[in-house]
Amino acid sequence: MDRAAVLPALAEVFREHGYEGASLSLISKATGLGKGSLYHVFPGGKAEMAACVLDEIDSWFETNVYAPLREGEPPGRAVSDMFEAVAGYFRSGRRVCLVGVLALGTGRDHFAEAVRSYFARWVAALAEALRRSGHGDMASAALAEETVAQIQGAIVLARALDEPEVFARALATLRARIAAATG
Amino acid sequence: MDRAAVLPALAEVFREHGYEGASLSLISKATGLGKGSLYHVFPGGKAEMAACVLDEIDSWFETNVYAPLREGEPPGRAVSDMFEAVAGYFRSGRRVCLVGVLALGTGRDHFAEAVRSYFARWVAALAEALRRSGHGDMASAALAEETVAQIQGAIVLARALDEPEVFARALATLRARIAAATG
DNA sequence: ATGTCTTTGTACCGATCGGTACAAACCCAC
DNA sequence: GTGGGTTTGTACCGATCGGTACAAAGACAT
Repeated sequence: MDRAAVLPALAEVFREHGYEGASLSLISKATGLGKGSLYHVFPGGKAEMAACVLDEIDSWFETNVYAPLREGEPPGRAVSDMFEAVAGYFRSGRRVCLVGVLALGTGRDHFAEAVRSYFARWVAALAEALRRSGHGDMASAALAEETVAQIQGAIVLARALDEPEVFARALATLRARIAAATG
Repeated sequence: MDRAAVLPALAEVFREHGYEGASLSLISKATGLGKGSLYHVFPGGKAEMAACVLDEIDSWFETNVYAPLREGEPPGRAVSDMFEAVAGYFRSGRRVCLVGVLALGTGRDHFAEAVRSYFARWVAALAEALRRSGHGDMASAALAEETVAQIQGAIVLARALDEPEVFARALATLRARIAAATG
């Protein structure tokens, strides 16, 4: 059993229960692995599991979101693709953002740098795409920051109200706003 | 020692560590009360403490945010006051929203209704203020939902990037957007 | 000063936490 | 089949969890 095979289940546990709430017994149940196996695969224990999950999230976003935003042509299409990728990743508002959970809550000390980098690179990549589609530097940065924040907020609100449509509506509004600013 | 005296410290512990992360030893240290006193004041234990904190937050927002939004005159001024109250409450982005933390993370089952109500009433009150200042019903609801989501997202982003200014910028942008839509 | 009632600290409970030790089970080249 | 290395389950560790019991300490009217 290798890391890649357990990472999805592992990520889901951290997402649903946070870092502290994700007990080894929950993790064991979710992955189907006993403690022996878990500590064989992740000698560093829970901290290494979380770091590994964060790492995979990071590289997924790098590949499927950040890089296309930075380099995709045309940039308007790259932005549109981002919304689609994000909608899929967050299951249209039914899935929570683990990085957001870590940012708000627990273990902010351990993972501060990973959390910071995730959001900083998202905002930077989106700003770059906006800049490439003709916006000024400052407007691009502001719109990018606003967009990422709104996505995160929509996840919170959708989860709180138990209404995933809130998330879908937010994405639609953001698409329209960016299109209006660009077109 | 009564409830009101310990609620602020109590709220801060839950904010910073989440529900599961807020251990009784942390709570005891933060409030200066031993277990005996804590269970004397809150016979229901941790769950009652959290419920009590949520209750106080709820009534603070009802008094300082929701009611003014619903009834304040003129409505444009009520909206502006909301931004000021919110900026103060969240310490300009340095303080996290406990209800948002609970929504994303832990104990979502115990407090689901309180969390839902907090956000639903916020959105409804803001929508009412917008409606009173001349917007259509649907536009008001959409703008209100978008605004509350953006506030929450800005908190996440400001905390993640360790840049409180992100929160201030978001509030400024929202003010401008609402002013533009109204004026 | 006394007695009563409230408030507090502390010792303790079983359960569970994250983590370790280690032996049985498994795999596979030979 | 046999031996050696890997993978796994399980028993166990000290620490801490949320919660309870209860007696000492404090407050206050008489």
